[in-house]
Amino acid sequence: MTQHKADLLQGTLDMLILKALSLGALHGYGVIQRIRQMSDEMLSIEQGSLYPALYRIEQKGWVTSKWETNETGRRAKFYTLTKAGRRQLEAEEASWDRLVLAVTKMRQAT
Amino acid sequence: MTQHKADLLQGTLDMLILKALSLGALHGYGVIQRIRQMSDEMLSIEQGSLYPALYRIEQKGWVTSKWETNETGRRAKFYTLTKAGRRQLEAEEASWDRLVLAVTKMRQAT
DNA sequence: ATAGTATGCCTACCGGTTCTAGGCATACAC
DNA sequence: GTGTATGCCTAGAACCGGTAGGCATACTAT
Repeated sequence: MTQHKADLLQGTLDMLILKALSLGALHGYGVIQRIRQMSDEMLSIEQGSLYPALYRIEQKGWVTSKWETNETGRRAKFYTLTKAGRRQLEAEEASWDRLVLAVTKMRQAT
Repeated sequence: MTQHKADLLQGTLDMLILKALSLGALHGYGVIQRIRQMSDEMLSIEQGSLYPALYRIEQKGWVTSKWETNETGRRAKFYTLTKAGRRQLEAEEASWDRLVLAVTKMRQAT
């Protein structure tokens, strides 16, 4: 039982992945690194969470994937955000904002 | 498929319940109402979520319960926050803050 | 009176999501 | 040539919240 980083809340992973991809197409492994970097090392996604999530997300039409060769000459599966994905991201961000607002109100209530 | 309120993210319910009880002992049904009121009607907890959660929370020693009679003369099970519960609430609030901060950074990242 | 609504508690099951823990392959550095 | 980083994947466990039911009592309106 070691000290562990703040675990994600269930339901936030999709938003984070879509957000990472909103900065440009990327392969799976890179998504993990980009999320870590974008969050100032505060968030680290496990591979075992990421790949199934990417699969789900592609099934829902929010991203498309294509095997390509990256800059270091390795094969990797690149994911690109679709229009529907962008809309989904906006919806999830709005939903996130609503929840944060609600919790803030809870905090301030007497 | 009507417009539905923001669903909770999994992992936040305990914090909300503990927060509601931090304003004073209360019975289960009242917790639902107090959360709704504290959040300006933004959050509504289902009974089927609440009662199992209260049981879990009591097992963990964060609250104690006692059957009493409320002001309208009905029997109800009153829950009181323990010291451990208060500590847990603080921990969960801190964890929430960390996550909100991390997501905020994600949002701002370019 | 009695039907409906609000209060109050509970349980069984479903569905979704993340993590743990493995496996496999290639490239690069020491 | 052994270890580490990159890159992909799957199976199963664990957890959590919601849905949908059931039950009982009190008050309210017809």
